[in-house]
Amino acid sequence: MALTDDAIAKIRSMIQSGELPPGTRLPPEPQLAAQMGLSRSGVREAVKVLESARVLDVRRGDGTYVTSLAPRLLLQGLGVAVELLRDDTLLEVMEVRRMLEPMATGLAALRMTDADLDELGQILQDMRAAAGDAEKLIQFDAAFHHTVVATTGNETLTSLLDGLSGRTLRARVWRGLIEGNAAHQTIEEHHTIYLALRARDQLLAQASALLHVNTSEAWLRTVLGATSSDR
Amino acid sequence: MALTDDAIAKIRSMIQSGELPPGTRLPPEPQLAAQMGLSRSGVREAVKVLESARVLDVRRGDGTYVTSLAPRLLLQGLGVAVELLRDDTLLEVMEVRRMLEPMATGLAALRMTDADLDELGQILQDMRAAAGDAEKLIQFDAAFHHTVVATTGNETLTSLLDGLSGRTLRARVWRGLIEGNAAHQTIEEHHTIYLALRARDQLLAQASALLHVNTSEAWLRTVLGATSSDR
DNA sequence: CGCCGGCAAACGTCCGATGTCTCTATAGTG
DNA sequence: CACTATAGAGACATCGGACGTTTGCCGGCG
Repeated sequence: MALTDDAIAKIRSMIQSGELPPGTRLPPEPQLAAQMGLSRSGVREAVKVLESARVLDVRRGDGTYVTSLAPRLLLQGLGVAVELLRDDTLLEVMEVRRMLEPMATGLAALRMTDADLDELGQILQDMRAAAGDAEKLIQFDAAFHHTVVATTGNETLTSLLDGLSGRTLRARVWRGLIEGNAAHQTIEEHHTIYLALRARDQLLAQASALLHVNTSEAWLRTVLGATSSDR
Repeated sequence: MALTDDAIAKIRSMIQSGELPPGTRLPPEPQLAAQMGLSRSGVREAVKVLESARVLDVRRGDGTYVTSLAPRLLLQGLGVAVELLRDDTLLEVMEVRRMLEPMATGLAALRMTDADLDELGQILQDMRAAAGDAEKLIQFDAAFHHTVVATTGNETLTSLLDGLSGRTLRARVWRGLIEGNAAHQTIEEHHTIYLALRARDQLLAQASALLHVNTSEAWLRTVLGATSSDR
């Protein structure tokens, strides 16, 4: 189990050391294989792993390149990881969001531009119009929070929170919200956050975001409780 | 580029759907290949990717099994991702830690047991004894923060913060601290956090953790500034 | 009852061949 | 001269088979 993993480590360390800066093209697979002392098969496995981590970008017929290594890419894996977490750990994820999202929203209140606010207002309007359509609600909900956090200008923070709010997790919460006739109330929570942001009120934005996450957590608890008692 | 990626998606979705619960043994590679309609090579690449994500556990001579899917495993990849981030995004990571770590430390103040406090005290003592030895300081520093956050009982939170405080990042900060003769002061910051935790004072713990992260960030800025002006 | 050796199963690695896609340079055309 | 179509080379995608190594298990032996 050493050869392929060694290759992974070697390539990774070459990138980390700056020997292979973003955008660099790697040698062809056969040459890379010779260079690292293993067969082409092993190299392919190593490259595939790094490709799945968005560290390498393999272009068929062309070559293999080092990606930009932007946080948006490297932290993308967090999302798929969260999707695989078991139900009983989803509450842990919620607890993290409970800490992070209010802080991020508060920070956004300080950094948000008028254009950002207009975009948010539009999303809010879309959300209201989509009431009843679970699929769209989930989509606009994701867009709303993503937009808010993105205005902090911190791509790492944005990617992290995006990953923590995985699609499945979000879908479950909304399922609970809709079945519990709480969708309308939740949409209004977004409005409250919007108002706080528009007022550039950091503390208010923070508080309203916390309330919102808390609502989500409560409904997630309901959904999880219901499914576990189904057995 | 479809076959292997399809296989990855298939296996992942089988796990997510509960069809392959933690601990399950997958069919042998040749059989899995037939089942998914591709060669053994492709299956191996897919399995390797999921193994690197700590989703599968491949035991040579035995078989391939689904891991426990614990957050500690699945979120491990965050660490290697952070290690690959470019210098200019490390400040973004610090900003996230600035939000998350104080909250986590504050929470720890509420949940910490006497045994946890004793362990922390021991680490603090070790840290003081190691003054001057950068390697040990880094190690005890990591142990200190890990222990604090671990007492929250939130494994997801712990894994996340562990990943965000990658070894390389920590090493750089301590390099700055030592060269700037600020190591002693930083050790005392740990003591301050410890006292707040011992007093079960959430707000004080939160504040002292924020100060501490801020110090780290300042020294990271120094280190980054120095290296970039080296050119 | 416990230890030990051998067998079978499964993963690790390698090799060679063929398919398919991209990019590029080149020849041809208007 | 500029543009376009095309052929070729280069590179990844996939396959099939072979052989080595490790592990787990089971039966035999002391």
